[in-house]
Amino acid sequence: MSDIASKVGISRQALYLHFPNRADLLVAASRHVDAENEIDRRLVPSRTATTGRERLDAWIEAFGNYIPVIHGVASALLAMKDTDKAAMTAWNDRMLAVREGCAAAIDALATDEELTASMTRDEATDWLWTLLAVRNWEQLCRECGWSQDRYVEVMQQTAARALIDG
Amino acid sequence: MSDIASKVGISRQALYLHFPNRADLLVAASRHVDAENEIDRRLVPSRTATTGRERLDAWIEAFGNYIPVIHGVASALLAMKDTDKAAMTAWNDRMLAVREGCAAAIDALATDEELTASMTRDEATDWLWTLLAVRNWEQLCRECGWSQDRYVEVMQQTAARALIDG
DNA sequence: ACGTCACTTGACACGGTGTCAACTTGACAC
DNA sequence: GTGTCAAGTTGACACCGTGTCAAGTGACGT
Repeated sequence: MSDIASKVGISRQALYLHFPNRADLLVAASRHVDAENEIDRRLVPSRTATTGRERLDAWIEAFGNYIPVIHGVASALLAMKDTDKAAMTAWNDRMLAVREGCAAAIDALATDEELTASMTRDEATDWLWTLLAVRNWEQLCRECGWSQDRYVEVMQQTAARALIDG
Repeated sequence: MSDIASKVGISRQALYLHFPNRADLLVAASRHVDAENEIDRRLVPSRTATTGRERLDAWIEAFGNYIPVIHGVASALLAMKDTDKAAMTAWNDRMLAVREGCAAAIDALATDEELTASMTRDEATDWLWTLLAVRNWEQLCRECGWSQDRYVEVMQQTAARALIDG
């Protein structure tokens, strides 16, 4: 909090006049990042895709490319999640929205009768949601040194192969 | 630390006579869990597998079923990783060993000429390593309510489909 | 001139990690 | 018996970060 305050150029206490606690500040920051980065515009290709496969690819591309944008605030929130209850529920709310995106892609696949017979819709949604976790992006792009483009490519490809039979 | 001490029945300070700090205690605990659970025995099927595919399945089964065993201490270490440097390197060391296991499975696939043409060995290793992350197990088995067996099944299946062409 | 609003300084409680000093207790050697 | 050693005890303290509180300041509109 003091780091942020001094960066902003106000006192630590002034920060508490605006945000009741660290978790709320982080949540507000993440919502701000969403607004600044036109989250809705990014999702247009995913929503307007005609086939299930296109929708899956578009969703992975949209969300995959959004991760680096929110990564800073996301990982701060993620780190608090284990100890702070408020951070935990805030993060869960945000991630539930991501799950919705995954569910929509899976539903599109199912409508096209392309969804693998080996998983239920819920399972496929859970799996895709997990694959696209921020921590996984972190591991591949930060620790393993993958480029952002390669990350998106591989995620698209492996998701398609895992979720579509044949 | 006080929680642990009182659970053990000694004073908090006595804990510091045995372990210099929290990170070291957690690392020692994880090594102890390894020893108690005959980690090597669990890996025999993986090492003696004859085909690449068998090796992949055996590795995923062995490690996947080991995650719940170390989950407690692992997630404690994981939580410290972001702030504590000692915990960070300790955890990285442990995870590098896991990566070795993934690399061995990928190599076995490559030897059988079964590894997908769309990823390098390193990429495939990174991908599998990431898929099998503790946090992913946590999400699927704890948050999403998957059973342990189903988790292993789905991981085996999706890994095989992503990593093997055709 | 007055109130109000945003902000300041400075203090403090609380919880957790890690450190330190001084004391006790039991086992063993001689 | 006495000395010694290891392992543990109590009790205190420093440091850091979050969150709270009180009192003061300075600019602004009316």
